[in-house]
Amino acid sequence: MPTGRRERKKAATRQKIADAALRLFLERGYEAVGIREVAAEADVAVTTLFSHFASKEALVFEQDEDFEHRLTQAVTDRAPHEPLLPALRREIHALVRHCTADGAAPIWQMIEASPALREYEESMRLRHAESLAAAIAADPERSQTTTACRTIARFVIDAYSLAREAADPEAAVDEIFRMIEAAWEVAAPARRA
Amino acid sequence: MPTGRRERKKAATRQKIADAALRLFLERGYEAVGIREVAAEADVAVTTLFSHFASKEALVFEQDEDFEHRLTQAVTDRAPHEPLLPALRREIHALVRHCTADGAAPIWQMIEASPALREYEESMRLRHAESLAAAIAADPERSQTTTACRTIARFVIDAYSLAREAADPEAAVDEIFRMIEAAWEVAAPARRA
DNA sequence: TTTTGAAACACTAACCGTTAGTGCTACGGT
DNA sequence: ACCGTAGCACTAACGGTTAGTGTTTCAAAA
Repeated sequence: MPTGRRERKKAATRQKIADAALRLFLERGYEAVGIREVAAEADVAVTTLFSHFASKEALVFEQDEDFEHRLTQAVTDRAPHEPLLPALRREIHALVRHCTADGAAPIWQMIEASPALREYEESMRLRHAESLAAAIAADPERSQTTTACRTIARFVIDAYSLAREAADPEAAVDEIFRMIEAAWEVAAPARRA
Repeated sequence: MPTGRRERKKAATRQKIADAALRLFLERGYEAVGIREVAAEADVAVTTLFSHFASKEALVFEQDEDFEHRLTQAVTDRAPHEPLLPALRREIHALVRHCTADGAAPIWQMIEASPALREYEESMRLRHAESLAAAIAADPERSQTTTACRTIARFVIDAYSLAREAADPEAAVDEIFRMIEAAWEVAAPARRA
């Protein structure tokens, strides 16, 4: 039921903070900008900033949850009887394309320049892999062990991470997914002749 | 030829710090112990502590470099003409067994209880995967692309990470390596009929 | 409508990991 | 015996983060 003014105000404040942060970070570099400056720029108190974002790094990965939802939805919302991996491959393709688009370049450049941000992204990926593993394990067509599901989920996240750094990201996705398909066949003794 | 007293003293100081840290961390919990306490317990200055360890988390993963060397050596020092993956599987088996041994249980329990330590370990694994990828890429018997080498390296590190958390770690290593072998076959079009 | 309670927001002050900046001391190589 | 380096120490600070406390704002129960 909550569609009140309060929620809208809260979302607006959150967005105002994220926008201010990204602007300052891109202007002067992530490490060179302090939390107190971001808060001042967004015209909120430091504690307010931290009630919207768990850490300084979280300011950069603001739409982290979208990423997670898209991955699990690629599994749960795919057409009936469509095999798992092609659906995931399509989604990873889209995500990689999105990240390597021209507009996003400065942001990813900033991330790769900061060890703190790289580390944070790594631990995000762990969470995403766990969510994906849960979605795969809940799939009705599966015939895999828990370990196999978690393994495939990790491999898929690895594909995203590795492809982004490759010279030809799109080709890398395909190359890695060929390997993942082979691994999946071995783990899935059923279905297909 | 550095075998002098200075080196011995330095190593001793380092060990003294690591021991003091581990003792305090296990006694009272990682987060509950401050750097200043560790330094006091080891009877060194805080700056000295940080000249031996890059961060608080590094105190816990003291022998991180051993791990890395063992992995790359498993690739470079294997018997001539021995296939790559069985050698790696053997090494991962040994490492997992080492981590799940009874004596190490409290340490890993502490690590899993601390988000900071988990995050640190994740970024360590990235480094290890890169080293391993370099070793694999340098292998004379290879016929793989750079992407394939990096991919397999990640998968191997994933195997270590996933197996440790599985109910039956040793069986999990075998299960995951069956999947990795399949992925490797696809990536290696040469050798074998 | 009025009351009520939760939640957003603010401010101060601190905690904690980490890093200059500086200098002393001890050791290995020449 | 001397010199240069590197280990070690101390003080002070910086920057992210949180506790404590209080105020305003709004949604829903009464």
